[in-house]
Amino acid sequence: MKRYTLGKDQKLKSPKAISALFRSGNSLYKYPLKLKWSSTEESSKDQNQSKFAVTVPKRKFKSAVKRNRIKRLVREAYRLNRPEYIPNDKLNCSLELLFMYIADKEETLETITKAIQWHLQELQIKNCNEE
RNA sequence: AGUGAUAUUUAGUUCAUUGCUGCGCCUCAGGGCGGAGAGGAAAGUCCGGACAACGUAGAGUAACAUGCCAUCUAACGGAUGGAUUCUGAGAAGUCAGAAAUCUGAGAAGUCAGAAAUAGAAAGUGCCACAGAGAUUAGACUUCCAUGAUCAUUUUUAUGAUUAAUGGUAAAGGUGAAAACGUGAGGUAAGAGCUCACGACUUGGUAAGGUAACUUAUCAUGUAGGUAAACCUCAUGUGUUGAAAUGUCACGUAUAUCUCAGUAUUUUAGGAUAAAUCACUACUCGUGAGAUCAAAUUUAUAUUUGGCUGAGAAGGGUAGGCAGCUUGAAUCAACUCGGCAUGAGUUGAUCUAGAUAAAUAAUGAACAAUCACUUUAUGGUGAUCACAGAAUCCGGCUUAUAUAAUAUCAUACUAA
RNA sequence: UGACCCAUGGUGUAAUGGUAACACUACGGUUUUUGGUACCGUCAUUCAAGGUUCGAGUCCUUGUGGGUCAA
Repeated sequence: MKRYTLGKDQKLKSPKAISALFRSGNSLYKYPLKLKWSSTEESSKDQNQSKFAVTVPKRKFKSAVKRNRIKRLVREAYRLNRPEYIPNDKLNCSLELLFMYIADKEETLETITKAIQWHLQELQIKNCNEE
């Protein structure tokens, strides 16, 4: 049985990695989310993992409650769909993902889930297919 | 009874599945079990503290804050109560009017509300426009005296006129504001010029009150507003804030450039001076403060290195732990004090601690409110605010659905 | 987390507590055969609310929005 977990080790925290991702990362877009991602090759296949982060602009959402709500929705959608598309044992490399919420208003969980599924499907197709 | 405004209180509950962050226990190291997990404002960052680091040799000035009194408090610009002033309400009695149970005025007392409420009688500044005059006030029209001219004839008079000289602040008019109010005396006309009553300022005395202050009385005087203009007086404030601070680990460049200083004297100990630094804005004052070597030159001196200090441009790291949540803590009982806020003692309890930052998602049921519908129990649908801890407390300010309570206003209905 | 600053026509800036000014843009008009130039005119709840004052863009308080700095 698959486990839909999302712990601390799956979060992208390092400021260096995030700034590098902004500087030189591939990008995808589907309303209401924009995805920045990059891949690095690990020495052994067991260390392959995906890390992710979410940002919501303060300029568009003044209230901290709304920003927290959107971040939680995106995180929930990612948590429920990650094992379907990019589980750790099927990865050929390590992934770093950054979801940016672009829309101006708060969306429902369904539309966010659809966007996440689309993004993850694109990633699954690519999935370091140069190897 | 409804509606609206203001203030205060309240700030949904339960279950299932899947997850997140600490803590405790177990473990075959994959994990498992148990229990905990955002607010009344966590917000704004407007005040006051705790705590921490640095400094402590002070004095004066500056800057900032506060400003009726008492109490509470760790403290406060906060709270509670009181004093004073102002505003409003109401209208028994009173006065005025009148179309006669109507209208208006209104002292004290009553009720409600507001006050950055020390000083404008220490000094300086400002008061546009209008107005004669806006602060050692002022003379435009009036009023009055004198002079001049004219007329009359009662010729020591009367009347009129005035680019003259003076007096006046009563009347007019301007303005937000015109320097005590009313009445009488007085005067050429007038004026607190004088008097009576009243109002207020300052000082003294007496009584009441913890005090602010109130009442009475004596003397003194009549003074525009503005301190949320400068300012004066009193009181207070050392500076910086968890990115504080300590500690462990990793890593780099004891490098580079610019500027200033490295002095004098004494046998010696030492003394003076000294770039600069500290007392955190300035001055005085006090304290700290490197003070060596080599080369060239007759010497003064110059150069180089070292050392001290200031700055520039760079390099590296940006991880862990502590600080961190047991605290002016919460709840209950008793005692003390009081107008009120409170204080003490005893007992019980532990109630978030994250760090690219957890506290959630989905579904169901109940409760509350609203709308529609039904004879009715009920049914269907919708709504459920403001808002998210970041070292911790006490306040203030602002936001806030539904419901409850209190006060005020009131269309309509009923009596 | 802490400290601080700003807000005036569409834009950029002024204004001792006393009639909100200037430049550019936009719009309308005059001049011109037409266009440009030139000239004339129009466009302001001084961020919001409250207070002090006879009188606030200015002074004070609270809020709203925007921005800056601190290892």
